[in-house]
Amino acid sequence: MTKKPITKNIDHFFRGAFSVDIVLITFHNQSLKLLLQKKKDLPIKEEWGLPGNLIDPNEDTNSAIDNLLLSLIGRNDIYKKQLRTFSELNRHPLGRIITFAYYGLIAFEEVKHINSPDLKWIPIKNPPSLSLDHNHILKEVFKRFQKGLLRHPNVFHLLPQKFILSDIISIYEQSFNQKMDLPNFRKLILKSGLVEPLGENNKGDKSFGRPAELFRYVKSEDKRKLKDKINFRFYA
Amino acid sequence: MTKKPITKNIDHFFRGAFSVDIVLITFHNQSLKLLLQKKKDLPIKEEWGLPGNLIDPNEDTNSAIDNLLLSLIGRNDIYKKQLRTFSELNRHPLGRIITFAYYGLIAFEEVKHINSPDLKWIPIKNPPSLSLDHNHILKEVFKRFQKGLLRHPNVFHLLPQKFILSDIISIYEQSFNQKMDLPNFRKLILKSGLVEPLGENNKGDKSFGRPAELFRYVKSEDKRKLKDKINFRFYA
DNA sequence: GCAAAAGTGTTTTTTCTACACCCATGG
DNA sequence: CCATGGGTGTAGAAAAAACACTTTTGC
Repeated sequence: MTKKPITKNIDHFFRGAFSVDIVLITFHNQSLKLLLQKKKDLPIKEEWGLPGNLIDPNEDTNSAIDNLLLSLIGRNDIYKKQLRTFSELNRHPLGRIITFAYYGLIAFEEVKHINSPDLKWIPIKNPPSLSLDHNHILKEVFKRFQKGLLRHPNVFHLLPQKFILSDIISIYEQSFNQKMDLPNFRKLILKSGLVEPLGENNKGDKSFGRPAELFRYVKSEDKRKLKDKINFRFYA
Repeated sequence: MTKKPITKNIDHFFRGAFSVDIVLITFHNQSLKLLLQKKKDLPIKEEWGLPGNLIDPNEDTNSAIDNLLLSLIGRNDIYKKQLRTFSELNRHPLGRIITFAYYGLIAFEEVKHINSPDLKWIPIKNPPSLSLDHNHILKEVFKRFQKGLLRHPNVFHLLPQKFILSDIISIYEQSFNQKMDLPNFRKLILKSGLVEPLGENNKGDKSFGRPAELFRYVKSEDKRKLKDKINFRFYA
C-alpha cells in the first residue's frame, strides 16, 4: 500500500469511520422528487438531509445500504448504485467520516405508503439547504443521474409497470431542461425494442385530449438494438 | 447520518483505515502500459500491485493521491480521476482498509526518466496476478478508462504535445480490440475541432511509408462541436 | 365544433460507412 | 518501381430532425 516503510504505528491509521447516504429519486405528479430525512442525532439535530447511516466497522457497504433502505421504505430490492465517496476532511463535525453516496430509483407507487414525520419527498430541483455536504452530494448525484438516463434504460425504474410514453418524455424534459419532439421520440423508443404496447389506454387519467397507449418495459436485452462500434460522443 | 439513535458508543465506528491506489496508464511503443509497484511492507511483501499508500486520518484524499504521484513520478499535475472506492470487508489482511481507486493518464515522455527497481511498466492487457484485490480494481478501472475514451477527449493525455493521428487510432483499436477506418476517423476528428495540424511531418520515425502530419490538441472548448441535444445511446 | 393531447407520415438534412484512389517515402 | 503507410474524395445507407397532418377525447 505504500512506497516508504510505515514509520507511524499502524494503529494510527485505523481511526476513520464510514457512512452511507442515499439520494432516492422518484417521479410523482409529473415531477421528479427526492427523499429527505430529518436528522435527529449527532450535532446536526433537526436539520433535513439525505437519508444515511453510519457503517459498523464489521459491516459490508452493501449490507449497510440495504439496511438503510429497509428502514426507510421497507425494501431494498430497488435499483441502486454507488456513485462515489465523499471524503473531505471536515465534512462531518464528529470526526473523519467518509461517506458512500448511493442513488436509488423507485416508482412512486412502491413508496406511496411511507408516512413518517422524519421523511419527506421534495422536488429535486431547487432543493433547500441540507445538512453537512449533502447539497454538494446531491449535485454530483444529479449529474450522474442524468448520464444514466442517456446511456441506460434507467427511466423505467421511475415508472409503474404500465406507463405512457409522455411520462418518459416528461422525465427527460425535466432532467435536462429541454423540450423534446414527441413524434421522433416515439419512433426512436419503439425501434429500440425497450417498450411494448399493451393494447390498453389510460383513459380517465387526463381531463382532456386523446388517451394515450399504455406500455410496458421489455427487460430482455436481446430485443434491444445497441451500438457496438466505437462511437465518439465527446461532451463537456 | 442515521435514523435510529446510535446505541453503540460513537468511538466504536472510528476504527477504519483509508488508502489510495492508482492505475497509471501510459502509451509507449504502440502499446498501452500500466505502472506496477513492488510491495515491500505489510504482509504482502514482494508482490507486485497497483501503486498505493495509506492515508493519514488527518490527510485529505486529494493530497494523498497528490503525494503518491509525487513519490512515484515526481509530479502530480497529471490527468487523474477518482473511480470509486473498494470496501470489501476482507480485502486487506491488516484490517478494515477501504481504498480510493484512481486512474491517471500520462504521456510516456513525461515519465520515461523514472527508473526504480520497485516500479515497472507492463502491458495493460493480460496483467499478471497482483496483490490484494488489485486485479479486480484494474478491471473496473479499465472499463472506466474505455468509457472515458468514448465520451471525453482523454486520449490526448496519453500523447505527447505533437502526435500523429494513427497514434490515436492505435490507442482506440487496442482499447476496444477493434479495427477502425482511418479515412473516416480522420474526417471525424478534424471536424470535431479537437486537433489542429501543425504543418510539420514526423519524417524519420517510420522506416517506410509516407510521413504523417503532426497535430496538436486544441483545448479551447468553443472550437469544438459537442452534442447538446438529448441523445440516447443505450448500451449494455 | 373546438381545444388539447396522442399518434402517423413525409421530407429534408446530417451523419455514418465503405471504399476507391492518389501521395510520399525507403529500399 | 514496388511495398507500405498516409491522405482525399465520393456515393450510398442510415439516422436524426423538422413539421404537417390525422385521431380521439372532454367540454
